[in-house]
Amino acid sequence: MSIYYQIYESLKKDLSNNLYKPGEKLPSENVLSKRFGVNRHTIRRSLQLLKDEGILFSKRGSGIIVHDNRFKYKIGKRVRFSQNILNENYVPETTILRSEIRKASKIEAKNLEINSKHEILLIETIGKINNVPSIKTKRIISNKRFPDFFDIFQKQLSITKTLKILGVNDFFRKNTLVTAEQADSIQANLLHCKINSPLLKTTYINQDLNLIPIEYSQTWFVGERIQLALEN
Amino acid sequence: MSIYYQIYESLKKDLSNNLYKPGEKLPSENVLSKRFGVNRHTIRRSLQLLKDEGILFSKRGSGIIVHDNRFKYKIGKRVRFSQNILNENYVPETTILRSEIRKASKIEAKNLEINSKHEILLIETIGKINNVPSIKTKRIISNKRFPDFFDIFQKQLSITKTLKILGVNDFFRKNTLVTAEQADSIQANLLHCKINSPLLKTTYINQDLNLIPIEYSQTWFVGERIQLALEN
DNA sequence: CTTTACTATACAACTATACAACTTTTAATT
DNA sequence: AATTAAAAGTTGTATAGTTGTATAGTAAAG
Repeated sequence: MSIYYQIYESLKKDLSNNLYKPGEKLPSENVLSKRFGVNRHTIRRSLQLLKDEGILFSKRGSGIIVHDNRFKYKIGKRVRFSQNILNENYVPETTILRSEIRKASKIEAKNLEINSKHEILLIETIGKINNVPSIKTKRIISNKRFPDFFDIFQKQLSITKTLKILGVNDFFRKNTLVTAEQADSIQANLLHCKINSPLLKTTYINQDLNLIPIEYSQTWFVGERIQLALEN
Repeated sequence: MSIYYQIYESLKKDLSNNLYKPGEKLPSENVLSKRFGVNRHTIRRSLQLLKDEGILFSKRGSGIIVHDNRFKYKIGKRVRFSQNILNENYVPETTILRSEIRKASKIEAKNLEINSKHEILLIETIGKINNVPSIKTKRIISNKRFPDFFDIFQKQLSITKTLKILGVNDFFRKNTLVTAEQADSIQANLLHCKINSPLLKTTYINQDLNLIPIEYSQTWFVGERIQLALEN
């Protein structure tokens, strides 16, 4: 087998072992050619294969960069799961894990600005991108304000559509908090990632045009596949 | 007598007369074929005989290189690459293939007697004798104990000198293990030998006067050109 | 008739070298 | 501290030269 192909395989192995991480630079062509004991053009040929596969791309004068295939999930004033994904020509899907109606906790009541005696609706969903589960969301919604929410959501599988039916034509983020967590075994299983894989966790409130909170929610994103793009 | 054999004898005579010196290139096949007034394939046949004898080695795209016969590499209590070669009136040279800082593997930590959480410095080098690459070494050194090792080594290109600068005036072998391996295509290219050529592999630990391990390393020698001389 | 030695030609794979275009780093200057 | 200029380093491109390999053909020897 030709040398350039073997080097290609060697580099591909390093890439899959995460020796070179998405967004980072590879060693320069000169360094690589010395490492493998071949001419620079031979290295270039190996690299070309990886560029053709979309794994690498190069910038003249700068270097060779590992392509970041992570989905860019936009977080701005209006965050819409399905629309976010459709905009990038991917296929979204939402499945419901569970729902529950119970009394609000103190924090939930505070964030939804409701009385803590009131009941809330809890919905947990998994969001899939091109059939790969990558997003888990836990929503808290006032059951007093939206008693039919779950019935409608179950059919629509969309927060935006459900709220529209309930007369809320627009809503937007009051705030968003981003933290990092490690996946436990249950989450890892749900999100098709490894145990201890880093997860991005967002905690946020969506409110309507009258600034009244609609939902107090938390969303976990698989860090290996999704990056959050914050907008202003 | 056939033409190719006469050319072979003529070339062999030139080689023994040191007309072409170890590490240097022969004239290209095209030049030789014109010189002898024969087709290139005839020259190739003559050269093949010399390659089979291990006297010549060819590198596609580069040329045909003169090799030397077996070098006696001494392995005793103190093994010093450059000194070993200088003692036999040959010219040593060291080039760096790559370096890497990462966490120690279990075996590395055990052999260096360090905590497996500590970071190690990995250095891969090629050792040349009279300009012929014949020795490849992979070293593992505690990055915690010698944080500046690579910077110094990069300039000195000598373990002995680097350690002296770092305050280690002497070091010696704790043990040496010798095994045999076959060259894969990448190693073959680096070491100017054929694929599947036998390599002598030594695995060893160098320690300081206080018996504390300094490096846990492995060295590959091209079996066709180097023989190990064990001393006590 | 088959084998061997040699020629002829063509192309693929790899090296060597040089320079252009561009970016990043370094140093000097203000 | 900020700006600017020079230097060094990176990828892109072009050209020529080298060995490896495949195919086809010719001539001589057994």
